[in-house]
Amino acid sequence: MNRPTITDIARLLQLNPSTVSRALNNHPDVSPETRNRVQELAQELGYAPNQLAVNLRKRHSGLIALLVSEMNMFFNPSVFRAIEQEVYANGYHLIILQSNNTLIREQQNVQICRQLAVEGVLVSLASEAQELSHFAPLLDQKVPVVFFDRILPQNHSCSVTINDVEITRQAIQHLADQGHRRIGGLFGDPNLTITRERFRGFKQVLQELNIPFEEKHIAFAQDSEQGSQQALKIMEIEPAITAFFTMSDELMVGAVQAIEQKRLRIPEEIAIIAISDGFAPEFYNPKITHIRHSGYEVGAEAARLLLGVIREEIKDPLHVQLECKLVKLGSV
Amino acid sequence: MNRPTITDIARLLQLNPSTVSRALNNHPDVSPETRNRVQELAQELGYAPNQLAVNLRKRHSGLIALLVSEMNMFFNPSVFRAIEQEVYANGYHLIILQSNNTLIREQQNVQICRQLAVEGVLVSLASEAQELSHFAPLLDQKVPVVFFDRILPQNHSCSVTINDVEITRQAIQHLADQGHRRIGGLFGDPNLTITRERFRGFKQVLQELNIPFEEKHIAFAQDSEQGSQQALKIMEIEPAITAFFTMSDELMVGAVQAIEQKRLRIPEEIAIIAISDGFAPEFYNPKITHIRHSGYEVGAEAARLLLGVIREEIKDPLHVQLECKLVKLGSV
DNA sequence: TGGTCATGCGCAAAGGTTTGTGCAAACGTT
DNA sequence: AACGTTTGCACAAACCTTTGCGCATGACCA
Repeated sequence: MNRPTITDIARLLQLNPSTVSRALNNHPDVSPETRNRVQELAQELGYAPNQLAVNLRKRHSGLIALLVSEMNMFFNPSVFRAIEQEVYANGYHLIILQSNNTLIREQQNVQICRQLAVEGVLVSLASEAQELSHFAPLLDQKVPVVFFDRILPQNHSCSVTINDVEITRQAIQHLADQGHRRIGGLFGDPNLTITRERFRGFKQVLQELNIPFEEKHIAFAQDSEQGSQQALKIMEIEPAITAFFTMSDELMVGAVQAIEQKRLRIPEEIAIIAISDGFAPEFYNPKITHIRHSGYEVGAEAARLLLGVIREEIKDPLHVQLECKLVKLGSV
Repeated sequence: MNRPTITDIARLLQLNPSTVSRALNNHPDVSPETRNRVQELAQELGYAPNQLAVNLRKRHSGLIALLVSEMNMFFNPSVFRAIEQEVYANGYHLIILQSNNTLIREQQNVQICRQLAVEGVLVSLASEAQELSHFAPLLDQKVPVVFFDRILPQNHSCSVTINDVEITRQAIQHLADQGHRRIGGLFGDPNLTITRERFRGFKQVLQELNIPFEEKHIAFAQDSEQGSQQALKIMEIEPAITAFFTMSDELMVGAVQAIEQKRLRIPEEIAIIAISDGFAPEFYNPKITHIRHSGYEVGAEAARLLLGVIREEIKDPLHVQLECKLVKLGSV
């Protein structure tokens, strides 16, 4: 048998579909008695509203889109978990669109959001995206957009990031406090604001600490493998660095690999500090000292902001920067 | 201005909406001339069909749901990547529902799938799910369902798994080939079929190799932390084991942590082999020998099966078992 | 008793698209 | 010239639900 509709129930109870609708939605215009009859029969028939019709009528889809560069094992899973939970708890559903870091896919995904009439969009930008004009179709339609993690500075929507300069400062400060003055730095995709900010923080705090900035001690890498190779090169340079700063878990993994390959002991022969959401550092022995930024918090906050904008509780673009804290473990 | 509808275009061109619809869909019943006029105006107005109305009319949603226990950093990301890509390439969109390993959430998620009129469902079961009756609402409506990874044996839908017994055999065989006879085993949630199968394979191959099975050398753990503790306990036992088998990345991480804590060298003092999708083993030095199962392949195959069922190219329940291969690295 | 008001429900439109059917005009055949 | 076929479009129904409005009915009050 096909799924029962509101009309079926109406026919069976000799009622008008509108009354059934109101009964099911607990509208006061329907008597308690009728309401019960309707709801009981609905229960019995296993009635579930046809969401497609509801959506059309109500002109919304109940969908929130998550535009993300691609799934990776480090930052994203906890961000996802948070977003899905927050979104779910508020009766929306999450649809995922990957850009694979290409602008063209990101543009397509924006169009898809428009077609699906999503009610809000969470965006972590593709690295190819150097400006935001391709989001215009959404913004024109007043579709709320919140950027998080991988953002661009010039944006008039809400955003959630971490205080990149500040956490980098904390990391380098901690290394300096332990007496390190020759510090290697591993950074990610230089197209990303997040990379540029952390790099800026790195240079800035070195200057503040009167530590000379050495171009040759820093490198940019796209993944663990590249990070490892770059780390090896940096460690060749004499006088040797005594510590590494890595701006992500991925690069931390690469650096540790390089360090182990050179059979250096952590932290006696070389220290390492990372920016991390705290999971990967647990893998190692000693565990890796890091500045803890919670992917979960970023995701949750981004979702909360978006829901706020959707509900029109938030009118103006808010730029939230989450604070992070130093987690001292054994690697410094 | 509001988004233009098909009716707007019809009015502007003095046509009937039906003709406009057919023109846009390249229906042969409309003359090339009219078709061009319509398509040009549509282009000019930036017309995009109201997907909500299309969905209602066509009685489909273009959505495929992914029901998953929860996002974690190991297996899931690559599975996700694969599924999203496959689904996207076929014009569907992916909506994600987490169960947090609870049966109640899984039941709710099934209802949501039904309400949203999703056209297919990919399921990796919650550990609480010991039978599949809560999927009846979907199966009754003939909604295609494909189970993958975390499945139950008794199911009449398609499924994608890896050959658990066989890969465990390969792992243990490899350890035995290197002379190991006291082998510790770390297994996951004993509620999961995947765990039971791998455990069964473990015992079976020990028997075949005439190695006595020692209850005290195996343990079950829910996460890395527990895995680490269990590994420590197992290593206390005399005569000491000479090798570890771990059925997942997560447990491998725990085991290595325990090994490093005891300052044992890999592989000289203790060997370790894991079932893994090959990413986490790269973190370590030496890299961890493992049986490579591709999360990406599992996801891609599951998505392909589902699409096949949706297109009615696949009629009967197919149970695909992916093969895996031994990747010899430095830990055995 | 006539008027006001609240209650409970039905009617019909609306949301935008797709599609079966019908119909007129144009064309071709005998 | 009469008939059949094709072409190109219009009409209206259908998908299912929600909602503004209107209309009875009965209660209440003056």
